[in-house]
Amino acid sequence: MGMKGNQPPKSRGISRKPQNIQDLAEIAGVSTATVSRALAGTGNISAATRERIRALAEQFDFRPSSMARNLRIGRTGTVGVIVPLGHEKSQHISDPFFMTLLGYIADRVADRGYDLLLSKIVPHDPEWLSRQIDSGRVDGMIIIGQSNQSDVINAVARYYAPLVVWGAAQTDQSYCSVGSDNRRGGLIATQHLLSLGCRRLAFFGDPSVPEVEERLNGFRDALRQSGENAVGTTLPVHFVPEQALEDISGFLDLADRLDGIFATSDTIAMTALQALQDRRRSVPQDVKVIGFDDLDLARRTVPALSSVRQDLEAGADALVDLLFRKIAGESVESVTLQPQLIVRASTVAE
Amino acid sequence: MGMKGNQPPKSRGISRKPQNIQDLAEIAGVSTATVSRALAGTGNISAATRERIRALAEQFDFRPSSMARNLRIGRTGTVGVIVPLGHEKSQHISDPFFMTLLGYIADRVADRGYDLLLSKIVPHDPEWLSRQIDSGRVDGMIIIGQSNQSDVINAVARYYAPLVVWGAAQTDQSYCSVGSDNRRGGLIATQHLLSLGCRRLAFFGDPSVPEVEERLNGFRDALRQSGENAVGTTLPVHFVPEQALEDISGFLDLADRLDGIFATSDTIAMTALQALQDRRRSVPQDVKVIGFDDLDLARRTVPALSSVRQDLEAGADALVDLLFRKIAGESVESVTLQPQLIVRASTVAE
DNA sequence: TTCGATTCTGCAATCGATTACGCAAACTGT
DNA sequence: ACAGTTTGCGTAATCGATTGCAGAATCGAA
Repeated sequence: MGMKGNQPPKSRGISRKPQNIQDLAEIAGVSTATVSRALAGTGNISAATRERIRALAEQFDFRPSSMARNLRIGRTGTVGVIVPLGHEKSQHISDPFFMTLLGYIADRVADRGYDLLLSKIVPHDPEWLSRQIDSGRVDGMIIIGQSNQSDVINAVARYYAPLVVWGAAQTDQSYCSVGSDNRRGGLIATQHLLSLGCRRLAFFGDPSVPEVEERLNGFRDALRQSGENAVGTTLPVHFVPEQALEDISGFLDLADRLDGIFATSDTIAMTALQALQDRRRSVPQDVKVIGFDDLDLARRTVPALSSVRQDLEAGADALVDLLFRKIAGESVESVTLQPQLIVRASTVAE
Repeated sequence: MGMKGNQPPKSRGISRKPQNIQDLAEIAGVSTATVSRALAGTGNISAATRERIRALAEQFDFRPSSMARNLRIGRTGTVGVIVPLGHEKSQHISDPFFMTLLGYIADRVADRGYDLLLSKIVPHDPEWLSRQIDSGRVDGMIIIGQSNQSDVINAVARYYAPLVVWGAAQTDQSYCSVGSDNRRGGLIATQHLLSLGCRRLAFFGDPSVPEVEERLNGFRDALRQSGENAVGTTLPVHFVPEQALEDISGFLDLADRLDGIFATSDTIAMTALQALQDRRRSVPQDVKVIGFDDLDLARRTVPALSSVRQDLEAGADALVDLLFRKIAGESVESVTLQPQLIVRASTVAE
């Protein structure tokens, strides 16, 4: 180990790239303290020396070790992003929804000079979260989707502050979350179907996930509010694509008078489109389909998928912003995003 | 800042959670050196003390600061994953291909106890890579897709070893890469179309990207080899979905005798399916379509998409494995994965 | 010119771990 | 029982930065 090259004796003459503030201090003819202050812009230091040192740093393309800094300061410079896959062990982290959100989060976190520590976790026991936190590798934590783990999260949030969660805001939660108004999303999606004349509706999604439950509530609200004698049923669909296709196919074989589907994710909606196609039931003529999320893929299905848009970019913004404010010690409120109806060919023929 | 709680005076009595090996050493009645050795399992230490200290650490759920360790050891404990978006400024990191690969890489890297620093970079200047490396925040770097930046990568690879690249292996490259045999992929995709009777083929993809160029070569190989008098043309399609749809639509309006499409990504293929559908040209009867990558979404399009499968999980495995071996100082060879033809409904009716 | 108030800068301790080196205790063999 | 090994552990330097404290330099005022 210790593959440290032989440093040439501290020559005062030609100076090679400085490896640390020590070297740079020597070149500049000042102490390390001064260099540190110059680069950080802290403490009292004359503008002249500050600029001189900064110019040198620039010239040598020198950046102080953030590791050493973090050690001294007592922070890690890393935020953890964790995806708990509670309900479906085999759901993969590459799920397009997670990944889209993650992409935005990564950009925002990087903007602040922090690293991103990505973990995918299948919670076997209630300790998964505290273990992750106590590992001391992160300054804060973003959890994407509480899945069915909101109890655990709640418990941990009571003693660990810098924690924000993507997902539904629940009434009794002690943690801070960012999420869409899922009930409203469910409402507008269903109203859309009803307004197009659908009367026999199905809700595709697993209501044991809190967000989905809310969407289901919105679905029911809409049915109740409509004067029409519309009916609706629920099909708990697995998140795993293969399973989902089976679930949906089986259902469709029975439900032959169905004329509208509200799927709780674009992914499920896509599968529904496929199952419908297999059965030669045309979309949107026979059955209208609307998804949720409005991921990129929604606009590229055949037919293009109507969806309830969640603004994931704004969501990521909010998540990261809240997290850093919590790290700074502020106390902050949860954020709710307003979903937006996006109409495409899967509900309205051109 | 500095929200360090008031430490109680070093009581010898009831011991609270140790914060560092110092504390633990005190509890155990040994020196920090011994604790370090016990926990790391290095150096000469009696089995008895080692186990005793480990038990204590376990009991207090203590883990030594990886930050301090990394500083001392001279490593960062982080690998960078960087996605250069050279050709398409607006291409988003949430592109499903990147994200799928990234997900697998994240898992592997985490397995080794390393962090993942994710950066999306739009290379404005040739310095982008060296800047990233000189920031000293990573022990190694995985680049996903050389895009049109292979010159830059080549130059940097000559002085910076721990660097692996996802993408086509080029003849003159000085860096180590993992990628599919793209030429072969192009070949088998095209042979598949030809074997189904297609004679007027189109290749959809931008050949200025090295991987795509190889696939195009495979496409041409197949045409040349087939005794048939088949013809093929090329349409450079943008990566951005909206643009791509325009490109493809325009092309299809002219190319009305087309009977086979080889798209260089599933994403493009999906767009092609959509454009064909808009024009009431049925797939696979009128036109057969095959994609590349075999992402998860391929099986869920309507009709389900035939594709050339790249085993991204194996690819991620290889990338991470090679990277760590390079970090350890080994010299390693590039890896080429064999692509595999996946036939679905977009080329063969059920 | 001299003294006190300001600025600026350097010294040295510190963050939490690792590890070369050396001393003491426990063996080994004769 | 004594010199020579071997083994187990502690001392202290070190990684590269930050920062409290204090000394030096500068300045203004008397």
